Amino acid sequence: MPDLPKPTESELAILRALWRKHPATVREVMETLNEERDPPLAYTTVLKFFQIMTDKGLVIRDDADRTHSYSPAVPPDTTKKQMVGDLLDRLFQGSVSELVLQALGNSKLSKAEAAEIKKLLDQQTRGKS
Amino acid sequence: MPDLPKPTESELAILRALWRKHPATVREVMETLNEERDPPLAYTTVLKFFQIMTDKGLVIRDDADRTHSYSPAVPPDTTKKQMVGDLLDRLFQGSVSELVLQALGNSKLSKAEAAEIKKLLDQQTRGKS
DNA sequence: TTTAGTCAACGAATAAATTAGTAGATCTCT
DNA sequence: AGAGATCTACTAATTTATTCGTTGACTAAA
Repeated sequence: MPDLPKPTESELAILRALWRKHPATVREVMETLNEERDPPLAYTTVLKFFQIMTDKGLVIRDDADRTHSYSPAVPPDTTKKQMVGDLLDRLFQGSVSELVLQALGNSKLSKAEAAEIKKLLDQQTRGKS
Repeated sequence: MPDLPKPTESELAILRALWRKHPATVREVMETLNEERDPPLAYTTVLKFFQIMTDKGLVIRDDADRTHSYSPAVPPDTTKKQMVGDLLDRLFQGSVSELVLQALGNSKLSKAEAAEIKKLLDQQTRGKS
């Protein structure tokens, strides 16, 4: 399992699209991205990113058909964990609680969300000092 | 209050050094950075970053003396909030609870840390549905 | 079977970020 | 005052990331 490189900003945008729907073609992803973009990206630009990401191992290409289709190489949580861990090191010296407090700081959570977080906290500190 | 640009990776490293001690000189920060680096950065490289960051408004220069000294333009929490918010949008569609659950997912917190987080959760959901 | 459309590969232009050399000013020590 | 050290400004090289035009292959339709 060689760890994958951290995706760049553009690469992450493509991964997000693939997380929502995959496998997907270059054109499909291009259209998804361009719904939220101005100016739009050219088809070949998106294709180029797929080629780079395939080389880096971030996505997997199915080239059975002439129109290739792509899927994320790892599940969303793996990438999220990696990126959260990265921010954790860079910004909070690895202190999870500091990150969590910062994230909660300017947020309004529902009671349900708060309850879910508390449940996880209880599970994790069970039997701990 | 014009919002500040998001610091690049290198700029963030410099901010981290300034958060620990400021005001600080180019040489001081260079030495701090190079304790954790191989190969080391040249003096002029660090100086350049300070010039760029001064232009961007990320740091404030005191040029009263010949040897200038620098301080962060905003407190650490402001930058942290900005960067956490950025990751939140890019990776979690703005869902704070998803980010928090992800961060907590692979962590071992002390009971004290868990308690502190729960306290904040209680404060925030007081009177909410 | 020409024509119009779609596709992937390639190459390259541009932009952003990182890195450091050189020069000229100023300071310190003798 | 002169030598050596240190400092900032300026310039530029390098690397990494983003962007897209062109080309040649394949496909479907006229």
